[in-house]
Amino acid sequence: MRIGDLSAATGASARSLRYYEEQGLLASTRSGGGQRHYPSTAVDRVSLIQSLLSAGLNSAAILDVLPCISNEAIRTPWLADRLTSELDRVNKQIEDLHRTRDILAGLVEEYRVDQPRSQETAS
Amino acid sequence: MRIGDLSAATGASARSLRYYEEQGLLASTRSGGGQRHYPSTAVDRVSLIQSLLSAGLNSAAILDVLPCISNEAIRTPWLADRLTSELDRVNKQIEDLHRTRDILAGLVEEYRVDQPRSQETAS
DNA sequence: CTTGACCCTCACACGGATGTCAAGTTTTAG
DNA sequence: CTAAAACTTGACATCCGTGTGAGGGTCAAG
Repeated sequence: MRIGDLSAATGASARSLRYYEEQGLLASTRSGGGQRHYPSTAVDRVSLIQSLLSAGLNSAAILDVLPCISNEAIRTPWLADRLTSELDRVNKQIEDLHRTRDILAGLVEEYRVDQPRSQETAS
Repeated sequence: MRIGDLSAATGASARSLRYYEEQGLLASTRSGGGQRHYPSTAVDRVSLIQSLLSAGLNSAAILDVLPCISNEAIRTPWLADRLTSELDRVNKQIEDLHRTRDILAGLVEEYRVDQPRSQETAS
């Protein structure tokens, strides 16, 4: 598939896909004219990148972590520590987010008591 | 308390506190010489701002939402929708983060099987 | 009054993923 | 063959909370 197809399949802009490649996160082969071609597995790869990005890992961190998915050989103890520390970070982030959610939920609830126009936006 | 005290109490830099004020999120009175003074309630206020910021609300969104905490009068139906939509966003973010955490946790686990040097970094 | 800690207001810089524009090339449909 | 659609590289712009530095003012203690 070409970059437009991958973009459509993942929701990532072509710009972002080129950026991922530039950062070493995503590989592509080139056609004779220089256009990128991706295997269908690239869709999952991009999804994974997007997940990690939205979890607050930057591209360098992802680069550290991603290879261990595809390449068992490079699993160093250092990498385990890296993974664990990222995991801790994400866990903490989830905790924080839970607290914030409770704040917001409390406000919504409090509001609904005053003006009962239920919208049923259940969690 | 002065800005240095509030900074120490909240962990937010003085720069950030001034920024919050500039964005209308945080009020202060000024001494004769122009220095900021805060009531002790400002500590909670700043904590709240920090929570919302880290939940991905930008200062404009917080400005929309924060007043309803201190001022009951301005609770419009529009505000309820705003709150609900931010809540939905945060909930979705939590979901995504859970998935990402599982990915990372899976990697850590997978790794530990191969190289059993337990570090006991429990979640 | 003097000194040192603290504070003031600009104003510029950054990080990092993404948007966007320009000028040129490749691919595909007709 | 030709025109349109899709792609290429390169460069600059944007967002936005925060860092940082300059140049100067304030405040409390000695």
